[in-house]
Amino acid sequence: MTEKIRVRFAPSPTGYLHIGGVRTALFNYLFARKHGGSFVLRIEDTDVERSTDESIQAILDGMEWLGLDYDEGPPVRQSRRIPLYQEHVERLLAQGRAYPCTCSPEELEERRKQALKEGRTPKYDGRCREGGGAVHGRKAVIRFKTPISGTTEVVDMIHGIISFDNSQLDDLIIRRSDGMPTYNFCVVVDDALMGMTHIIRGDDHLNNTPRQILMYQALGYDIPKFAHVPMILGSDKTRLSKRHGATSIMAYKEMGYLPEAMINYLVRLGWGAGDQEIFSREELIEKFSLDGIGKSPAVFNPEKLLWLNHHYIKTGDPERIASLLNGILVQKGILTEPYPGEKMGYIAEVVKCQQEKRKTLVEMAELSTYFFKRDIAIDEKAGKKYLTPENLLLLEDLILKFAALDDFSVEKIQAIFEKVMAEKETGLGKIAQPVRVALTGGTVSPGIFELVSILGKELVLKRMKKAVEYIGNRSAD
RNA sequence: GGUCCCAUCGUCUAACGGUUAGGACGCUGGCCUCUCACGCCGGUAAUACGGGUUCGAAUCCCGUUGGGAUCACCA
Repeated sequence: MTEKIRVRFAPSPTGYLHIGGVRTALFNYLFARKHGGSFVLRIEDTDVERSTDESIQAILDGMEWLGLDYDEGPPVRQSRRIPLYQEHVERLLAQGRAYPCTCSPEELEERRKQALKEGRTPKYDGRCREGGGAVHGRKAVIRFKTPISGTTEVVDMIHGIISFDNSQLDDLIIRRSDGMPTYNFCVVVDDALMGMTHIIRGDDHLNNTPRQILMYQALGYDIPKFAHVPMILGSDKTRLSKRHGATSIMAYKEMGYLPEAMINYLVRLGWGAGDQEIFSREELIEKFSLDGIGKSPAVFNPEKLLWLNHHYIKTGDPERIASLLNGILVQKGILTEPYPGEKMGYIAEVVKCQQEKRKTLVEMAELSTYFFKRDIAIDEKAGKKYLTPENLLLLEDLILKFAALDDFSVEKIQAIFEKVMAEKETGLGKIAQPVRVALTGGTVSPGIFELVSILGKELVLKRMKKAVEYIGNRSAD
């Protein structure tokens, strides 16, 4: 009880960091932070064929983006700890709890297919178990000797007690014929030696757990507490995969999502605390608890994620949103290079007048091009509807009034519009829209006063004169 | 197929033996309005099914059905 909590996130570097992994990492992180424990990152790269440095970097990048900081220096890499596993294999061999097996992969595969065909459970038949596997000239794998009778109980903090008949478990390979240890063995050795108190992981590992427990026991190590969290499913209720859209966490960064939205969304997928939907990082650390995690799998719902993202854009600090937008603007080719620090105030103004209406940073960037490009294209439909001869006088009038104005504050701009409204005895709707089209090329933009104010005198006059020419060209046709 | 897990609105969830079964996303009607939005007010919609236990069941037990996971010299 007084023991210091230690948890880990142990991804395998065989691809990008996906959403399910991130949620597992998040749960571990929150659990550790809440209890003042340690959260460690361990890279499970015992499969040298599939593990890549790029994947390790992707994991690190994802964790950093989301602010899931881990303790205890550089991540542990299993591939650097081979002698440790070897030593443990030797121990089991010496105790008679493991044995060499010389069945070839082809033979195994053949028997597996045969078993499946006959409707039997495709498990290893144990033919090398009692020393019969000493066929010379063949490289042996090492198998763990599972008890043939009895039951093994998994005490799970989410699912309760689950019991397995040992007879259902076969003798799994703990060391490959090339000498590399396998996952199910390394997790046990590492979790034990690294002093993990709680194993929080996806429930796709539930079926591995009894065999792991058996190995803890054989090795004489304490068994940690387990918490198997339900999977994340796609809209068709099958395991979330590429078929359901983006599953790489960094793809969401590129799509203009905020890390806090991602965190908030993911934590609510399978976990809840009353009716609360919005959680700050601090609240999460305070309120997170394993009890709040449900037992059933959850379907990933992009609409709700989008809603949360919108919420965080709406309520976020404009300066911060601006610096994130700066990167997206470049990513989308709207800016050729990021704005320097002294021009960030301008982006912040653009953000302020848009943050309540844009759901992603990408959307904000793409609908803000007229703030960043010098020249705009006028949408044909919008031009046809609003840049008409009837509006010519209006625009010319405004050009004169704007030209005479030096202070382009929102208040002064508003005053001018009101004056025009009074003179023409018309509503704002009649005059705002032509100006909007003149200034943005389209019919969608922030409030007209803010728009004019932010764009500034030079650009406003330039574009309005362009619009007047546009009207002239059209009517000349 | 064997084993294991799971089951409240379309989706995420609340209700841990007594509620008109609550909230959120989505969808939708209205209001607001200079465009698009935001916001506000309202609506839609669920305890998979069948047996028990109990004065009383979404909640506990059993079965059925349905879904998921897993059965590699992957992790």
